[in-house]
Amino acid sequence: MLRVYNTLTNQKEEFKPLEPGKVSMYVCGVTPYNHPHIGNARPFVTWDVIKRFLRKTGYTVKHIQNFTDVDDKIIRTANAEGVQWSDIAERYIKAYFSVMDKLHVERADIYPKVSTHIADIIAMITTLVEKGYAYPVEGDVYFSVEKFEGYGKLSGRKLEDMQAGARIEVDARKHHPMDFALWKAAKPGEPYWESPWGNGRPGWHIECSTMSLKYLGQTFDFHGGGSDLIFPHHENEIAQSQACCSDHDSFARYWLHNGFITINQEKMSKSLNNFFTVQDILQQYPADVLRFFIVATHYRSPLDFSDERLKEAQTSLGRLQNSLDNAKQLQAMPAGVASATAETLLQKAQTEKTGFYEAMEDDFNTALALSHMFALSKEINVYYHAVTTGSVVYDAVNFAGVVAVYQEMADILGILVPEDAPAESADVLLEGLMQLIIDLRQQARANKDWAAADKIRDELKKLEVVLEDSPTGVRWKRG
RNA sequence: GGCGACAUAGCCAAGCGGUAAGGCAGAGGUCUGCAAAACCUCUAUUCCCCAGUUCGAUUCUGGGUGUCGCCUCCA
Repeated sequence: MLRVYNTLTNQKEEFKPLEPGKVSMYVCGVTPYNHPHIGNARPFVTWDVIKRFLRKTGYTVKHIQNFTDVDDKIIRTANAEGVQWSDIAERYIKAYFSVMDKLHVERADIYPKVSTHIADIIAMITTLVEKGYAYPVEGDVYFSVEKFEGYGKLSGRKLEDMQAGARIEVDARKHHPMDFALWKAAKPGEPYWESPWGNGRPGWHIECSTMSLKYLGQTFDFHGGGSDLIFPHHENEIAQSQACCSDHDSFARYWLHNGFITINQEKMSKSLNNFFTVQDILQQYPADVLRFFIVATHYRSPLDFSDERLKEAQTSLGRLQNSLDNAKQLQAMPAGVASATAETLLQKAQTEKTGFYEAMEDDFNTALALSHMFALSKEINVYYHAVTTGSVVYDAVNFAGVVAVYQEMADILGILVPEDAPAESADVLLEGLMQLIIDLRQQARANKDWAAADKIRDELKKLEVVLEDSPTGVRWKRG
C-alpha cells in the first residue's frame, strides 16, 4: 500500500488513483531565464524517482510539466542582453534538457509553454470573470480571494492573518490586498497578446491551472513542486481551478512538496546568489553522484549542499558500483552448478527487495530504501569474496536472480546507470571540448594574440551553426 | 507579527510507543609479495532541555531553547 504525505491534509494518506492502474501528475517546471541550479534539480530528480517507482509497481504514468516562458525575469534578462525574450526562453529550455538528460531524468509526456497556451488562458480567465471570481481593472484582471471560500486551505493560512503580515505595498485598485493578477496589462517594451481586457500577458499562477486542466482534466492525482510554491502559487492554483470548475473537490488530489537544497543551512536561490549550477557540478562529479546525493535524503527534508557532502556521496555510490562490478565479474565466469549458498543469497535479496519496496511505499523513503540496497551490496560482496577465494562454487542461475534484484533497485533510484549512453557521452565530450576551445581563446586574448583569438572565434561560430541542429542538445556557450 | 517544519554518534541520515537502519570518517583484524579492493569486528546505556501521559517515550502531550522555510520572485 502506497502512502504519501499530502500537504493539503498535512498527513500521510493512502494513495488511491483516480483511475485504477493510472497516475496523472503535474509538476511545476522552471522559468527558463538562467541555467538550472542544483536546487532546481531536486524536484525533478525526486519526481523522476516517484515516476519510476509508480511505473515499476504497475501504474501507467502521465506526466505534465510546464515551462513558464513568459515572465518578468525572462523579459528583464532579454532586455539586458538586447535579445528577444523568446531567445532567452529557448536557450534556457535547452539548458534545462541538457542537464536533466545527464541526470537521467526521464522526459515528461508534455512540456506545455505559456506562450503557446495564451488562448486557453484567456478562455479560463473569461470564465472566472463571468462567474464573478475575477474582475478587470484598467487592463489588469485580478482574482478575488474573498469570493473563493477556502482560500488558504493548502498553506493553512487565514485571509486575516495574511493581511496582517502582508509585506508588499497594497495596490488600491484591488478589492482585497491578497487578490492576485490573472492578466497583466502590457507595459512598454514587453511582449503582449490581445485579450478582451486589452493587450497584455498572463499572470504567473493561471498557467498551471489552465495547462493541468487542458492535459489532465478537472481532477488528477499528483501535483508537485518545491515547498516554496505552496504559497502563493499552489494556493492560487487551487482557487482558480476550483472556482472555474465550480467544484471544491476538483483539481489535484495529492500535493507533494520537496524540501530545499541549502548552502550553509541557508536556502539556495538565485536571488541570494548562493547557487551552483548543475552543469558546473557535473564538470567535477559524475551525474550519478549528484543524483545519489539527492536521493540519499528523504525528499521532504532540507538537504545541505557542500563539496564534502558530494565527495561523501561519491564514496558511498562507489561502494554500490563496486558490488555491481563484482557481480558482473562473477557473471563473466563459466556457469557453475546450483549451490545452497547462492540460493540463500537469492532469498536474502528477495527480503531486501521487499524492504526496499516497503520503504518506497512509505512516502517514497529513498533514504531507507537505499539502506536495503547497501545490505544487498554487502551480501553480493561476501559471495564474491567466497567465490574468488574458492570456498564456494559459482552458481550462475541463482546469482542472476540476485543481480536482477540489485539492478532493479538501482533502476528505480536512477543510479548506477552506465555512463556510455551514446547521446550523453557525445554530449559531455563536446561540451568539454568546447570549454577547452573557449579557454584557449581566452588565453590567446590574454596574450593579445588577436589573430589566433579571431581564428578560434571563427571556428567556434562554425561549430555553433552545426550544433544548433545537433540532437545531442549541446549548445554554444559564450565564454 | 502570522503560519509551518526540523533538532538522533565526529559528520550525514532513517526510525516516530517496546528498548537506536544505513552511509562517510576513525580504530583493530583477515586476505595479499607490497598495495588497492573485498571481508570481519569495534565506534550513540541514548535520541536539544524541562515537566506530563504510559508498565514502557527518541517516538505522544504541554512548556522552553535553537535552526530553517513561507508570508515578495523562487524548485
